[in-house]
Amino acid sequence: MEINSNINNTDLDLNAENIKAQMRKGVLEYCILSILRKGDSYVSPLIAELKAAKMIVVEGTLYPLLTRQKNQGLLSYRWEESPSGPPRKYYSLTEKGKKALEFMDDAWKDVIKTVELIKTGIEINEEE
Amino acid sequence: MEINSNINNTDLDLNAENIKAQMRKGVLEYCILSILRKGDSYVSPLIAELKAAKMIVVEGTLYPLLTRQKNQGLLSYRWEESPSGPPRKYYSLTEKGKKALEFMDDAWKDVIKTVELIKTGIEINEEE
DNA sequence: CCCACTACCTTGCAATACAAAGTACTGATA
DNA sequence: TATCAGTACTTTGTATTGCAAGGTAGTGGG
Repeated sequence: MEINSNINNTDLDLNAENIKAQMRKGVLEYCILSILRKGDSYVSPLIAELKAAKMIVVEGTLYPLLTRQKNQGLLSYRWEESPSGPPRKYYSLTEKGKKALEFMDDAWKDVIKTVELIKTGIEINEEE
Repeated sequence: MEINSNINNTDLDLNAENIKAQMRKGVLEYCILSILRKGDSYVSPLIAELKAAKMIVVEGTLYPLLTRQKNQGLLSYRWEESPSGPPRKYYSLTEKGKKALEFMDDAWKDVIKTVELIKTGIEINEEE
């Protein structure tokens, strides 16, 4: 079956944001943990910091993500009174979270190296 | 509702592959296009090269991805006889694909910079 | 004629990011 | 005390997409 090239003629511009978004996705968890490494925090400042770094995220993404990381034992949380408004849920890295973060530091370096390798070309010697 | 920390007590080791996998996902499309920049290819060698770079991917991932990129106009393909076996579908970058790739080069640099920024800390000055 | 090999393609599932809407506490205002 | 604005946490529905597994099909050797 032939496929007409006009099935999905989205412009490059339309893809642009999507491309960046995709790349960011893979490192979102890493970024969250990295921010918390610098100090406990709750969602609003987390979003602010990610936004400031152009790693744009919204609440609906962050809350489930934090819950996942907490369920994995990477984070713990405590409630703190707010000077105004409802209490805040402060997250902090657990020991396991710190280890995971160290692992991610390496994984991230690896990915960067891998991409570089692919861009420049690899010699393939049959199987490994 | 309290959450028992044993709901999801997967070891860090179990997450390890998952963490790397997540990070790789975001750059998969970029890698595909980067490989094709060096010369046309078809699925088997593509998988071999990605595997060699530890960017492990399987057929079921690659075929739909190539089809998506083709439908977006980033790739075109042609059939070529094989010295043995069924014909091969060679993909090559289109002009649009080349432009997208250049864009991705920048996007990738941006993401690396962003992650570095987040790790070291950013000053937030209100809005942008 | 069958089998091994190569190669392409599809289906169903699971994970997850996002948009949007919902819940709820605080403090100011009327 | 009712209401509203602001802050903050949470959930629901949808779309994307990677993967495991299975399916189709051409070529050449026994």
